[in-house]
Amino acid sequence: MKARIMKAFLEEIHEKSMKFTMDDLAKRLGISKRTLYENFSSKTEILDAIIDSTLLEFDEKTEKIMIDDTLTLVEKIKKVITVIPKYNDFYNWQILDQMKKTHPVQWERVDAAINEWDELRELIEQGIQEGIIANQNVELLVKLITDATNSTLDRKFFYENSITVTEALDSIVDILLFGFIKKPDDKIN
Amino acid sequence: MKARIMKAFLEEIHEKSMKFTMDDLAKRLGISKRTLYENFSSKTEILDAIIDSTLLEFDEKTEKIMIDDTLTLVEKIKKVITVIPKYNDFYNWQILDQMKKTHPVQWERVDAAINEWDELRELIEQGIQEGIIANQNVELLVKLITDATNSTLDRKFFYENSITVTEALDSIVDILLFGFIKKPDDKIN
DNA sequence: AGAAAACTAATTTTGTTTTTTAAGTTTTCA
DNA sequence: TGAAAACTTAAAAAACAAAATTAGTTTTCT
Repeated sequence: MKARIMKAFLEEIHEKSMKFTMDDLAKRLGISKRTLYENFSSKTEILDAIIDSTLLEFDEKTEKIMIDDTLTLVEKIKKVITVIPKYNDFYNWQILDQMKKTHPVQWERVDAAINEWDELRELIEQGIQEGIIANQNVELLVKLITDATNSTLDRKFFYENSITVTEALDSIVDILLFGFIKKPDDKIN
Repeated sequence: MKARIMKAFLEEIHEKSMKFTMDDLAKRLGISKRTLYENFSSKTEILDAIIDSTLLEFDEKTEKIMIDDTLTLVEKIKKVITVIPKYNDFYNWQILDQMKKTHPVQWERVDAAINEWDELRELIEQGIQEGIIANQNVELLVKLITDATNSTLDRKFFYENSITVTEALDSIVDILLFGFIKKPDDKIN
């Protein structure tokens, strides 16, 4: 039931962007508010549960990549950058902007998660030590990758250009890793 | 005199971020408000003049690169991305955010200039035709470059990490063009 | 002629009251 | 037992008024 509620919550967000009432939510679910409040004691609690769920999923997927010995460092970097959490509709500027005002505490959690990326920094530092990454400023490189990745939060652009987030991320990571200028000796991979 | 006023205007912005009075400005210049208003008929007019000046400079520098036949396409792309206008302190999120509220008309001009980049798109399209750029989505590539470039508007980051905007832009353009992963056969250029 | 100061009119800010909205609770009824 | 509707209350939004700021003008004085 909790999962059903969270799913409906996201559907409401998707349609009405954070501006929906608990009555709307109950109606969508075909349950009474009483039942709703038996599962979650507040609107904020549902939001927290959704954030927990997506961040946990993100961390788990990332961790799985980090400890996978069959992957090369470059493959790890590639995969870590392209991890997309399940409730991915949730992460876009319009909603985040609204959340900043209406639920600053949970916004801060999301914002921190989006902008701190320790595993990525770790991989980058390892890459520099191994000599496969030119010794640029680590902070700058991590910022560049983070910003480039977060540009997928601009859903308007992707909608207008009919690109999926997954496609875009794959392109972006490819450009960041190998550049958009072809070398004569580049191989197709 | 007009130039002196514009310079002082930028100094005020730099110190007090858009929240300064015309009295402040006159005092800084050591002139009377009367003289000030003999040169510019309003505060907004000064702001417009500054924006005109920086955008014109940007366009001129870009145009010069575009028509320079001694440059290769890759060199042109590199140079066009790293064009920085003179009054470059002016372009940072904090100020732009404030301008959005206090001078929405001029903010819109700046915002448009920052996000539309026809010359870059032109060069990219040429690059694809010449086969030196893998045929990614042009819109996406332009957006990626634009966003990466605009990340230098986050002056807080650069201040905290003691990087100059010029250095950062050089690094960023290098990564975008050739990637941050070293190839064994990479040459130093 | 131009700096300095005084002025005024408009805009912005601040504080207050009223109204509306919506979260969370309780009651009704099938 | 749980949906539906009615209720309460807190918080947000809207409306309004008062106060403070400040853009732009005029006057004074050197």
